[in-house]
Parts: sequence; C-alpha cells; structure tokens
Amino acid sequence: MSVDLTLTPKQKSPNGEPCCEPVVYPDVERAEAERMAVVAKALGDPIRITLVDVLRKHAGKVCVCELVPLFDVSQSTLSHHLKKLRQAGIVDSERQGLWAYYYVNPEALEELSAWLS
Amino acid sequence: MSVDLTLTPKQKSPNGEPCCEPVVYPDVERAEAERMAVVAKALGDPIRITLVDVLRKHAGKVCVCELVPLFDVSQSTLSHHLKKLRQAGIVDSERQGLWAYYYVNPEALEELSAWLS
DNA sequence: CGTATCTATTGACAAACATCAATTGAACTG
DNA sequence: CAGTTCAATTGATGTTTGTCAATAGATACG
Repeated sequence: MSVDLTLTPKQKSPNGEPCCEPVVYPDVERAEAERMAVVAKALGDPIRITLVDVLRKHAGKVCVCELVPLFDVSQSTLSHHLKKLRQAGIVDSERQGLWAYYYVNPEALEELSAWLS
Repeated sequence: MSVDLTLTPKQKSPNGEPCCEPVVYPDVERAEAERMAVVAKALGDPIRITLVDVLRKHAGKVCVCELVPLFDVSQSTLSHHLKKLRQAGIVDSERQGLWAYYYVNPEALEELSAWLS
C-alpha cells in the first residue's frame, strides 16, 4: 500500500520523437494521496456509503441498534464495517450503557471532497 | 458487493424503552450507494488517486509512456491500475499507433463528489 | 448472583486485490 | 519480412476483504 510516488525521469521514446506533451506530474503529494486513498477505500462499499449517509443526515449520534436492522447483513458484519469507518477516521463512537452511538467526523471527508470538486 | 439495503422494522429494545431516536434511514438509494462505492473503491489506492490527479490537471489526453515513469511500480502493475479506473468509468483511453492515451471522464466523479459535499 | 441484551472480537473461508516477471498482440521501422 | 517498441494480458503469489457463526465482554435487570 505504501508506494514511492517520486517523479522520475521521463521514459525515452523510440526514435527520439516525444510520444506526447513534455512532462506531466502529479499535483497531489504522496502523503496526501495516501490519506485520500484511505478514506476512499473506506467508502468503497455500498453498506459503508449508506452508513455514512445515515450518520451524516442524522446530524447526531445514532445507536448501533438502529443501524443493524437497516441492512441485510449480520450484526458482526455491520460491526466490522463500522470498525473500518472508524479506522479511516470517518466516524467515531461512544458508549452509553449497553448501547454504542456512532457519529460522523466531518473533517475526515474534507480533503477528499475538496480534491474531487 | 450486492447487498439488500431495504429498510426493515426497528429492532426492539430490551425493556421497551427506545435506545435512541425513533427511526433513522438512508437518503441514498441502494443503486446510488452501489455506484458511488464502485467509484470510491477505484479511488482507494494512492497510485490511482495520483493517476486521476495527473489526468485531471492535464485536461487532455496523456500517454501511458508518460505515466509509467511517475511511479515506482512495474509497467504491468500500472496497466492494471489504469484498467481498474477504466472499469469504474473514471477514465477512458484511446490508442494512437503504438501509444495509448488516457483521459478522465469527469462525469464519473460527479455523483460521489456531490454526495460528499 | 444469575440471566438477558447489545456490541465487539475471533476464527474460518472464499473472493478480490496488488504486485511482478514473462508473454502476447499490435504497430511502427528499416 | 524481421526486429523493435508500447501496452495489455496471463500466471503466480501473498495480502486484504466481506461475510457468517460462535464467542466474549460489558452492562443492565431481577
């Protein structure tokens, strides 16, 4: 997953004639690309997209017991998806007694969102 | 990858007391979530984020021979990443003689971008 | 204390992924 | 036509993913 994104010299074209525009390079830094990739990867599942959607629209903390019945997967699978989102920094959670409440950390989406726009 | 996102009745809480706000539901449709997940997943790798960045900033078609030397991975690996982006509809390609030119399909990013904002 | 409930973790497994070396296919060059 | 070059594909390998059933941990209730 960790990759060298360093700009290296341009490949030579066969007969010296350039194959295209002189030099092309990324504007995003390596670390930036990696941060955004982590977030994008965490969003790369329809269940997790929907989870984030629910949590964002609700604008508060939502109990896991509310989330589980929204999907046709087992409780442990949903817990796994929530963990993925937590690990990517997209959501955070809080326990209150028996229940666990999840909420979105909006800042986590900002960089990717800005880059996409 | 294909999942039932249907809203099902709310789980009962232990003693009848609700564990949280009455009902929470997703605003995104199932198909929408799946489309966005495909795009997000395709962006879930730093090399592919950087590829899209380069192609977007260049605002034209970029030769693969320009892209390969930007990364510290083999030509076949880069080809694989470009294929992933193509399969997600994010980029498209065109051959001209020996060379292949890639360019971004901006519409492919719109839905996810709009949802994130 | 014992039992019930909610959520997280573990273990298992098949599918998908990232990567490379090697090969193939297409197209240009001489 | 023979050789060269660019890019895609194939095959191989180790890692990660999504899923479930089962279990464990924590907390509440009686």
